[in-house]
Amino acid sequence: MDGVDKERVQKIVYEMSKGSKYFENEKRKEATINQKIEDLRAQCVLLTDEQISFYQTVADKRIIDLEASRDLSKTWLHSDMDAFYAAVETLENPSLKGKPLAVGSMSMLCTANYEARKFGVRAAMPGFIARKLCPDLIVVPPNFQKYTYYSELTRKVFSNYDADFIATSLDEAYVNITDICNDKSVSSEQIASELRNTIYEQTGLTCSVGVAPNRLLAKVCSDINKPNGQFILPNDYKAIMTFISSLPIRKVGGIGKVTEHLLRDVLGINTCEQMLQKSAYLCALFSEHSTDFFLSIGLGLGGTDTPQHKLRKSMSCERTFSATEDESALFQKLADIAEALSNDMHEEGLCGRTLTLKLKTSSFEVRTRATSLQTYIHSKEDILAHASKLLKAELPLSLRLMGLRMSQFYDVKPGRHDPMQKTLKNFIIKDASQSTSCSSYSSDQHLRNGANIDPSAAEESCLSKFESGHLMAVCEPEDYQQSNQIAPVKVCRPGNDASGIKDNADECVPQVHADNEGRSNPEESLTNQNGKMLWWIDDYICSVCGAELPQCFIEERQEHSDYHLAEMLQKEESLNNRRGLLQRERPVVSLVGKISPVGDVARKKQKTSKGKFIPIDAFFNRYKKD
DNA sequence: GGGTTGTGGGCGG
DNA sequence: TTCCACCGCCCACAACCC
Repeated sequence: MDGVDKERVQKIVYEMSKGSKYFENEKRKEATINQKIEDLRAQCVLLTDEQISFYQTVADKRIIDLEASRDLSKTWLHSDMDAFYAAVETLENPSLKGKPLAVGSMSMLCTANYEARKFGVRAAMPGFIARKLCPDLIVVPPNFQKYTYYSELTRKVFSNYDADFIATSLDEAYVNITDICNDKSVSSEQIASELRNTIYEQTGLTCSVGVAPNRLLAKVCSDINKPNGQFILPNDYKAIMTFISSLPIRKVGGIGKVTEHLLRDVLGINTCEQMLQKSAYLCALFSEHSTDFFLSIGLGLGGTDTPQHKLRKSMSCERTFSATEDESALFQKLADIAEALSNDMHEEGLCGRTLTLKLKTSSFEVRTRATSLQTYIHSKEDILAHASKLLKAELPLSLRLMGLRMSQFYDVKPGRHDPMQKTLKNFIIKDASQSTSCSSYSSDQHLRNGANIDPSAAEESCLSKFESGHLMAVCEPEDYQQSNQIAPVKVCRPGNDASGIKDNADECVPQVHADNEGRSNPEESLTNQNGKMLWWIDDYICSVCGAELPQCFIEERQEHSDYHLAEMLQKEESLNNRRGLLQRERPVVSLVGKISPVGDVARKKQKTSKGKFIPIDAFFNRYKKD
């Protein structure tokens, strides 16, 4: 920012930091990076002319391929709210207007308004240092409820321009304005102005906007005329290359402090254009993935298509506290973190099998210790039990932070198979050929004819249900499909009877429900462990646990339903196990499972196990043995 | 040799 | 007075296993 006395700021930050353990750790990290720079430089020196020529050929080919992927037909808009949290606080408390303001605490700031930034105060700066830089700084604690409210208002505006807009945080979003520009025959500049005005009208807050042919450039552009401004980069090759020619690499998302340092000090790269000039060296020194990223920056390429919704990969919770080596205190904190994580997982209906313990020692050294389990867990007790084992192995230790991360969730996404992970889909499709059958109508026919289940046929009959958002195979006799009648929903269970398929539909208790408007929705019916049905109250709230998931969250809903179903299956297995019924009373004929009336499940679920989950794998294997 | 797992670290917000 | 967060994603690399 203009007017910032950078030298003074640096001096104050240095004076307040030097000698601290944090500072010492920063120096240690810097030394590691410097060593890496030295190593890369040494590698460069060793490159022969032939090698450089070879890498140049590789790079040139890669550039041609990347260039061929260029798409100038799209127009993306990136919106970034100006000093969002601080602006919301000022909006709600006008007496703060014009005063230097930061949101956060004395230990860390989330953001600072533009008055505070003039003093060198910025986000991710400790409050006590900020106060030193700006003694009149007002620091207010964050209130995320408020920010979420205003964020929702902005998102309503974005959705008017692009129903599939991408929100990357509370205050940033990407909007594909290609269609609206075409439909209204207006320029992207007009759309940008209109969008900014609408956001101001709706929220009283200002935002900055960038428009470009791809998201990477749009984000760079939104930063150019901040605050309360906009910058339009036309969908024109020459304009893009001119823009890129002098653009510092640090302005590009994905290039952080370390990468900037590395590229500058090893290859003398400062601008995006120089990525292309040094392409042979990039190929020689970095991985294929990294090189592609660097070269695409040099070409001004970025994402142009709306990405598919991504499933969550992990969930974590961590807490910083005053450094301590008191073991009982550490285990108590670990229990608190385990509980918080368990609650979060429960809210999203997640079970995971890889648990990672993160530790930060009092000297700021970060360690992670992970364990992958045979079982999927989510309860506080289970998380804590495994986390405690990991922590015990590290003690004695003085810690200032602990965190827990859970990953490797159920994977029910079609086409993404983790061989270690038996998803319900895996089970029904793959295991059907061994001990169970899918109770679809077509499979019934196969079995009646005495034919083996062809896995591909099973897939055809069952998989389509998954692809369309179903959780479990759904009985849809042709009669129902053709007559628009409501099909009874039957839930497949692994072979629970030797008698084969029950083809009498009456024995399958129809699991049809009607919502509060009388509409039936068999597709989303499901029983839970208590025999209750799962459906979406008001097409929004899970009838089992009350979780709120709007209709558009198709995959989240599927995952959520899967969670309840898995819980049901596992608990039932646990119950059956205790009753000792499995081996003795349920001989299973190979290949033949049968439709399991859900009512039957419901009756059995009158007593549910409150114990630990049995691994879903164990559940399936048990039946396979038979 | 290729896949999985564990570990460390970069990045963005 | 206060003394550098939290979260989620990604990637690289090494060790290990089949």
